[in-house]
Amino acid sequence: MRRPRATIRQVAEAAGVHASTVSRALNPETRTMVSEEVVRRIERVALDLGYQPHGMAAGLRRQRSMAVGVILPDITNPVFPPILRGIEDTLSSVGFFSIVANAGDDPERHLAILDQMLARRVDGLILATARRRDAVVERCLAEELPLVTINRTVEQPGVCAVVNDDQRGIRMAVEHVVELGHRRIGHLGGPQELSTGFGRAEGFRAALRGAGIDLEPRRMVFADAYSRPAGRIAALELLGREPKLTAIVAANDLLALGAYDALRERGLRCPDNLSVVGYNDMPLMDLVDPPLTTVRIQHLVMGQQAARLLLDQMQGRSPAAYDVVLKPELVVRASTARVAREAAAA
Amino acid sequence: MRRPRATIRQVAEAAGVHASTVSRALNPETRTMVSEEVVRRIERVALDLGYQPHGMAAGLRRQRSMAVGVILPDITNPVFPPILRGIEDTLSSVGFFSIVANAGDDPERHLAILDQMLARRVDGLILATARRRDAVVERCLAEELPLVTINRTVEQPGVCAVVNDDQRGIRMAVEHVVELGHRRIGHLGGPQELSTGFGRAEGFRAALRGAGIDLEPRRMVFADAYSRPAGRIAALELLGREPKLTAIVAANDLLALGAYDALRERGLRCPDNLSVVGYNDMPLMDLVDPPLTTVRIQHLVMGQQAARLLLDQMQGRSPAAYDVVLKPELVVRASTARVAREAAAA
DNA sequence: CTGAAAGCGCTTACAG
DNA sequence: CTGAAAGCGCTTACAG
Repeated sequence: MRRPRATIRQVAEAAGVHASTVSRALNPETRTMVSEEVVRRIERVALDLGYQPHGMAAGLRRQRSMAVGVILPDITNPVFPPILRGIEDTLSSVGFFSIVANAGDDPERHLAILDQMLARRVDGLILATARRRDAVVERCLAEELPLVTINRTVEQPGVCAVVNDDQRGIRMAVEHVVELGHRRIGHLGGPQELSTGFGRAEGFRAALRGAGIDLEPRRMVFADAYSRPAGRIAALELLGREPKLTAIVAANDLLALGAYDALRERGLRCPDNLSVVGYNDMPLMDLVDPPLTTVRIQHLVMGQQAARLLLDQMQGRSPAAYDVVLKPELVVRASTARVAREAAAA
Repeated sequence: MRRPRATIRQVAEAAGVHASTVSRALNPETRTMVSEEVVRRIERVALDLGYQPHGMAAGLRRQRSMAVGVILPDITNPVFPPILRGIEDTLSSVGFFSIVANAGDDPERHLAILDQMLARRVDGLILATARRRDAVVERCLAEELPLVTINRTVEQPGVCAVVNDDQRGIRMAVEHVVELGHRRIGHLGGPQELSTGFGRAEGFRAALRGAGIDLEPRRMVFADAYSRPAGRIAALELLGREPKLTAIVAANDLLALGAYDALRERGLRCPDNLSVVGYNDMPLMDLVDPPLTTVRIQHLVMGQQAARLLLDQMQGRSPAAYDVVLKPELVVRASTARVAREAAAA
């Protein structure tokens, strides 16, 4: 049916050499082994014939697939597309490709997906789903599969990660509302099994301390998931517990949007009655109503760095495990405002 | 370094049979060739050893890679994640995986990417970047590579597509604003090289005719790209030409968001001064300010159907090319309102 | 019903 | 510097 592509043997015949010579001539690492003149001849023939090496055949022989697995909760969550873009861009520039799986939140399924990835003989894995203790991570470590976690950190030692400086990010958020006069500040936290949820909650506590504000545990509520519905439910809980809150620092934009929903239901207005700050600065956050004040993280760069880190590992270039920690940036928009005088006095 | 996975030979030895028998026993299509008892024995051994067939080795032998290429403009555009999700879900359920490329808008680059896909020996291609006349499509046809276009249609005959009924969708949008009393309605159109931009403009003309409104060509403006900045520029042009417009039907949500930007710049308010309707109902369109009235298309289903269509073709199950046409749905939110009395009279 | 052989398209020790 | 051979892990005519 389909016109087959030229093989290395055809190139060899056309150039009057053996296939192994073609292989050497076309591989930058072995090119020096063959005489310049022959290299030139082979290159010309290869071009004429439109020869493209068959990556999978090469992979079979070399025992590397040139594939890396990317496991994420759900590509439909707007945080991930730019991350994925960064990954794909840097991977494809060096001949690797990625196989992405939408794994959801169920740890059982994560393992099943890891199995599929292993069956495909991926050369490495980028994990955006890691929990603080994670079975997938354990298996990868046992199998000695190169691994980097993204936006997540893991308790097991020896795992590379690219993350944000969440302590700093949350501190910027808290300091921002404190400067606006807020003192009764709540935290709409993320799932505590996730390093981000955990770390941001820690950051919140530390930031309050830094601002000289007493920590009221009932002002911290944790959502089950980083989703808008989970954010709504948790925000409702928070408002129920602490009606006098004047500001909410959310662990994530989606949670902040859920808080918007909750406020609307309660007949409250943001920022008039309550200031809200998000985390991530996903696409379109400048266009929601009100435009969300949030902490911007560098999604694209995260993806690029994760791919770099993984490539280093796969090529044995990384003697010791290390993390890349990215710096966040506060983006002030219209969801935060100076605290109302009566609220401040109350 | 890495513990290698079990091979078919190891399974064969452990089961006391030849590798070819293992191969037959484990493949549903050839299983009947081997005695039930042997099948059972082999299956047990395979399970014990954690045997997973090496897909690429099998692919090499069978001359199919089990990979399909997906070329899209940019995964970062919120329309694509759900589409991609639909594709991946249905592909992975039958053992295929996808290689996605962010190709941007440059047709030159599209061809380069096609080359990479061919070098990887993809078994088929899903194209979300197709123009009405498209060089990539032509090459695929010439190479007899199975192909389906998504959300795009192509002039060349014999190409499967999954698209929306854009005529109907735009008609619903126009009828909606007409019912609200609008008569001076503009079209913020998409690029005319794209079938969607072209078809939606056609739909707009037809819908006006259907509503008995004269077509004023200066009320139609076409953006260079489906992007928010391009939408802003085109909307500014439209407002400049026709200051008395009371409604804008955009060819796409991103263009509608660009129109929001333009209105803000001109000191106009939506929907008070001007109603706006979008197209696509991307994620978060219920949260922008004002919540966007738009035409919902079934992104996830589009992806699923595209994958189905492609699988049919790759398995030679599709005698004649056919299109899948999805039905859109109008979602009324707050960006459209009854026309102001003085505007209607003017 | 099962086995032995050949081969998919490469790469890489091993000779020379 | 180049060639001949073996082999990566499979599948599939070909025998029996």
